[in-house]
Amino acid sequence: MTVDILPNMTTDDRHPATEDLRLTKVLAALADPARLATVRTIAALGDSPCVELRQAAGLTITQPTFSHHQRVLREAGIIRERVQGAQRILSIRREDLDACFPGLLDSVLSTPERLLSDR
Amino acid sequence: MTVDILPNMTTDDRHPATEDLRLTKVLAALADPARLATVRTIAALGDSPCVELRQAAGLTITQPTFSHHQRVLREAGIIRERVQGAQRILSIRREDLDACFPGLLDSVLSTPERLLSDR
DNA sequence: GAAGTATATCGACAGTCATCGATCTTATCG
DNA sequence: CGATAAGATCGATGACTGTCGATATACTTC
Repeated sequence: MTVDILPNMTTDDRHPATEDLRLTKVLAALADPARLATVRTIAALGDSPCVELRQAAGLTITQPTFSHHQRVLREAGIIRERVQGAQRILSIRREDLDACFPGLLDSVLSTPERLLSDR
Repeated sequence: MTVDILPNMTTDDRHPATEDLRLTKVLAALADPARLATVRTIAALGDSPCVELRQAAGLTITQPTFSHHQRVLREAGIIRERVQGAQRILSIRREDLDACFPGLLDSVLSTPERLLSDR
């Protein structure tokens, strides 16, 4: 008798399963300027390592702070991390987000930059 | 020489002008369960006074707390208040939101209830 | 294996936020 | 005018959050 083999790649104890995504958590994660900029930068550049993203997104925060934001985005189910050697490649969980909240990601990504700032 | 006459109804010092809406502020306002429920209830019932909304949304918060959330939603540009006798009628600024962030409101309103809770 | 690079974790701290009870304001209705 | 009803405002409080420096972990390269 064998144990379950999960077909869901994203359930690795660090990433929430698709069915566990929650709107309020996703919105809260996207509501921070640094995190929003990070997500939009991944969308613009494609999957990238943290080090590159932090710079490309024009963030003036330190590495531990970026690491914190990365964690919030991951735990909300917005980004996925995959290990590649010594670095983590971040990507957007686009299919999962589109499946749960159709139109939300597109809306957030297509908002012009001048409507972002504040706070 | 005359002074400017603003054609923008929403600029009454309590409601931000359409061009002053900001994505992070809107997302932050929607990220709270009580506020999200309020907005969705307005969408479901149509424009309604606070007293009715607080109950219809199934909120267990006190009146001052509701008043606080109402203020956050108003200052983010999500709802409009109009005075009618002794009460305030709340409505969603749908056209303004759709103009600034196409698809965002629809996405948030059409998310099934089971994907809301948490936190 | 030593040095360097990428990221995570920890503990502290300051600022923000949701919440409440008490009170004030304003309008309606006898 | 007095009573009631709808909201707003104030001040306090506890919880959460963004930020950092210091340190730990893990991989790579020499």
